[in-house]
Amino acid sequence: MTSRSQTDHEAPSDPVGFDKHDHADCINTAVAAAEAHCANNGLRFTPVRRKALEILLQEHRALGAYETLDRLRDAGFGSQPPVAYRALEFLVANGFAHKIERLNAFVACAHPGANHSPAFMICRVCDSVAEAQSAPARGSLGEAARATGFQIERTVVEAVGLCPACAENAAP
Amino acid sequence: MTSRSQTDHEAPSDPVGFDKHDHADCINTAVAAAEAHCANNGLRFTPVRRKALEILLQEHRALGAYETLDRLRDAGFGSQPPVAYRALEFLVANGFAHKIERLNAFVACAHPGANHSPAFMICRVCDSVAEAQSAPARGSLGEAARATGFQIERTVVEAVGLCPACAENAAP
DNA sequence: CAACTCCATGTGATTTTATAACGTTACAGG
DNA sequence: CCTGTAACGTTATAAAATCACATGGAGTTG
Repeated sequence: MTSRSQTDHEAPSDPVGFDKHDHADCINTAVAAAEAHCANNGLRFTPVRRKALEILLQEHRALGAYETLDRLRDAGFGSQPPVAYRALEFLVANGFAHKIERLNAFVACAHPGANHSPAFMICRVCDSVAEAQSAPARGSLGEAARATGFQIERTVVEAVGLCPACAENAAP
Repeated sequence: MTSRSQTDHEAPSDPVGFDKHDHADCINTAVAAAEAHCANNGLRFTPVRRKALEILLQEHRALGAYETLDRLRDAGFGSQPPVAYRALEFLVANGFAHKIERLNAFVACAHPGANHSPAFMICRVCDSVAEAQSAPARGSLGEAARATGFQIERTVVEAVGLCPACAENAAP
C-alpha cells in the first residue's frame, strides 16, 4: 500500500486535480450545485448525503467506501457500511459523484451540472483523479456498437498512468 | 510482439461476441496463440493456466474469479481463491484475457496476438461481452491528457447497454 | 547425480468490498 | 392528525481479493 499522507493537502506540491485551482471555491460550488439540483427535483439533500459529498470534495482523489464511512462516523453519522454505500449511491445516481471502477472508489464530480459522460485520468502513484469529458459513442467504440447493433447506455472510460507531478518525480 | 499477421479471416476490428462464429475454431485459435506466445517468450503455459484460458473461452461472457475457480476445482485443480487469481493474473498480464472492471470479472481476449487496447460492450441483461478495438489516446481523452501532461499507460473502456438480441426482446 | 534456485502450485487464514434484512425515524400529502 | 414512503441505523453475511507459508517440479550448475 502506498502509505502516503492523506491529510496533508496543504503540501506545497499542488497535490491533485493536476491543475491549480481555488479548492474552497470548488467545494462550495459543487455543494451549492447539488443543493440546487435537489431542490429543483424533489430530492432530499440530507445531512449524510451532504457530508459525504463534502468528504469526497476534500480531495481530488478517489475515496473508498470504507474510507468515506470512517469520516462519516467521525462526523457523528452511522458507522456501518450501508450508511456510506447509500450516501455514495445517491451521489452517483444524481451525478454529484462518480465511481472509479478500476479502484472500487468514488470521486466527487468535477463538472457539476454538466450532463456528461465522464472520462478519468488516474495516477497510479498518487491516486489522484482528474475528470475530463468523453465522447465514447463517437470513435471506434461507437462505430463497433453501431455495426453490431449494440445500444450503449453508459460508458466507463478510465485511463491509468502518471500525473504530471509524479511523472516528473519518476523520470529524472 | 508486433506479429499481427495472423490470417485475417474477418475484418481486423470485428467485434466478436454478438456475431455468430465458429466457436470451436475460436477456442483452438486462442489456445494455440497463447501456447505459441509462451513458447516464444519463455513463459510457462502450465495446465492450470491453459485450463483457465479454456474455461474463459467457453463463453463470450465475463466469468468471476470464483466461478472460474469452481470450474478449475471440477477439473481437478486446487480449490482456493489464489489458484484462480494467479492463473487469471497470468492470462491478463500476457494479453490472453482481460479484466472487466465493471463486473469484477474476466473474459478471454477475442483478438489474440493483436497489440491492442481493448474496449468492451457489456450487455446488462445477458452479461455477454464483445471486444472491440479502441483508440483511447486519440479523441477527447487523449487531448485532455496531452493538455494536462498526463501520461496514459493503460485504459479501461467499457460500455454498458443492450446487446442486439436483448434489445430486440426488450423493445416491442 | 546432488545441490541449488526459481517459480508455480496448494492451502489456510484474513482483509477488503459490498449487500441483505429488518426495525425505527423523519416527513410530505391528504 | 393519520398514513405511506423514503431515509437511516444496526446486525449479519456475502462476494471479491490478498497474505503468508509450505510443497514440489523444472532447469542449471558444480
